[in-house]
Amino acid sequence: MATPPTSGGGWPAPGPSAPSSAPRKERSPGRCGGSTPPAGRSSTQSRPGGAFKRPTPLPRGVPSDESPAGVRTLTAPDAASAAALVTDGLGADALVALFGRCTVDYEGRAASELGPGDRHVMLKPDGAALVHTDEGQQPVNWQPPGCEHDCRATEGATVVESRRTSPEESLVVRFSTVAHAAAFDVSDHETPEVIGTEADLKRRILEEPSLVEDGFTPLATERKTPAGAVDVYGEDDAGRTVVLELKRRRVGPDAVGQLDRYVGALRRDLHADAEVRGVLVAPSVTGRARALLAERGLEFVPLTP
Amino acid sequence: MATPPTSGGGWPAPGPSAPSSAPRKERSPGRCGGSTPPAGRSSTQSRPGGAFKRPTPLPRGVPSDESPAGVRTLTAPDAASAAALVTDGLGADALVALFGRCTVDYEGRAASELGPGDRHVMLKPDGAALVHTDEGQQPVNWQPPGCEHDCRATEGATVVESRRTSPEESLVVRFSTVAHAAAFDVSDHETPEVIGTEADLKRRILEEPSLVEDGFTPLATERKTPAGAVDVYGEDDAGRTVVLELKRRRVGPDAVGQLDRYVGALRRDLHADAEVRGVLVAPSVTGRARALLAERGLEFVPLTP
DNA sequence: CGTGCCAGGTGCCAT
DNA sequence: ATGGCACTTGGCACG
Repeated sequence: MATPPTSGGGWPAPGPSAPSSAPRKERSPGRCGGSTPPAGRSSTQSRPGGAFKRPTPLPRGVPSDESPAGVRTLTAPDAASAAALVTDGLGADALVALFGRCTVDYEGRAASELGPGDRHVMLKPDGAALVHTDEGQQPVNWQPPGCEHDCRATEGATVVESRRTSPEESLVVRFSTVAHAAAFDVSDHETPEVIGTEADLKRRILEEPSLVEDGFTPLATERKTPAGAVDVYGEDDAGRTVVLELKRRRVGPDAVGQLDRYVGALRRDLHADAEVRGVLVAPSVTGRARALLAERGLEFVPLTP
Repeated sequence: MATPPTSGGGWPAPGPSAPSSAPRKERSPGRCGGSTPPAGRSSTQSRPGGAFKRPTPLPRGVPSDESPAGVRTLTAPDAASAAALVTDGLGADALVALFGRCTVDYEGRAASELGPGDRHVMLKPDGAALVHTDEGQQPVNWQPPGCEHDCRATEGATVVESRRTSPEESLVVRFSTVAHAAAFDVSDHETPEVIGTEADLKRRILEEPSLVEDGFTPLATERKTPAGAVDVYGEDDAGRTVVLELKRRRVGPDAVGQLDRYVGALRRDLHADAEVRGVLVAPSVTGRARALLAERGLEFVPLTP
């Protein structure tokens, strides 16, 4: 076997060859720098200023087409080289990707086996592991954040193991061949702003209660009941208690059940003479849900976030 | 800018430079299997036979360290080269991965924006798109299978767009810098066999009904009611109707609501003199669920898949 | 295609 | 840690 070609200069070892990555939760403790760069995004690929993850800076003498922006790559490596790249990458808090022919074994809350096939494996520095095939949005196997990744070469195979406790779970990926391995130095401090959630719907209703009904007055959100917290709690123009259950999309019977539990709990908790109305607020309801609403004497108001 | 280095031999063009990937759905069309498996589950599921995806075989003459197992790679490419690799890869039904600094915009069922950061983007030949950061099991942004991917170089940026209809949704990833791009020729015809599902629990109960209760006799599975299909339907040694709702793990109030709806529907549908018992079968229940069970006169049997 | 429901659901936040 | 619930939930099976 020829020495596998390697591109990229690689990072300095974070320690004396850290045996593996420890699960990190803390995220850039003192992240001061403006998370929204106002202007002047760097057009070149050199990262400006501080590399946070990397304990020491990249050897800058290396031309940028060999070690650009913290990427290390191996093509068709032997098992030992692949394992070394993975271990080094994880030790440096890089995001590691492997592609090749492998088998996958999982044991934990359930158990599963997966025969040989070409898959893409991603190992994250926070302990998450993902095994993707060419199909589907969901990984065919995975491990949640908080695991410890370990990679070693065993009898010509590159073996990745991600393990966690409580619950005890283990994922083992055995590569007979690694076609490609890469370690990416990631920095991402942005969180996406999502529009159109249930929280947005709630906000809209609180700003303009008449959207639900003329004369409706919200009194509290997340009001506690023995059956759980009510989305919006208020009263109508006749002084009757009104419970709103909000959904951002078309709902089925489960949401009606939820609302019904809250209404029942409040009817028991409030004075016997208190009338309690339950109102489901959502874009639309299914047939079965509508029937259930009628059966339980509940109401529906169509509203879209 | 120097010509970006490329490793790997590349595939034969699937056509005259296919403009982009068309969403493929077909996957093992005749996936049948009865809803009430009396016995004899298929133990193996390895798909025999041919490579479906690739129209023509790989050029096998290429040395394995340059074009190993269908991998094409670019490190620090300019926008045009990156876009070309992505387009070619998708056209050849490859799994494409991009890593670099990008922004992400989504609009569809909801909407979201994500500022600049280093992310890993995966484009699958079935139309799925995934944007991963260094944290979390879940992608920070995504698009389900069935989309059409499109990649082009615009003003020095590499722009990926994944679009679908019904519902109309679009995901746009704008790379200011692509640190690494790769196209993987995937072949995977295995489906993992998972142990410990609700189906396993059902099988166990049908084989040994006394696990639920001495004298219990299953009569049907998935029996239809106006409120939905009941997991297991049967009768006890006194001839009373028994409805089982099965859960593979500890359950909350939602499962009790489900069972309660089935029991209510059957009480209305059967002769007025018919007694109907509802039994929740699961490893355990939460406190609120237990209270709800008592309130509705339902029962619980602890059982683990 | 909509309806209903399971999932190794995951993630977030409360107690 | 457990609990209750939202999620661009995804995925499958069925009418």
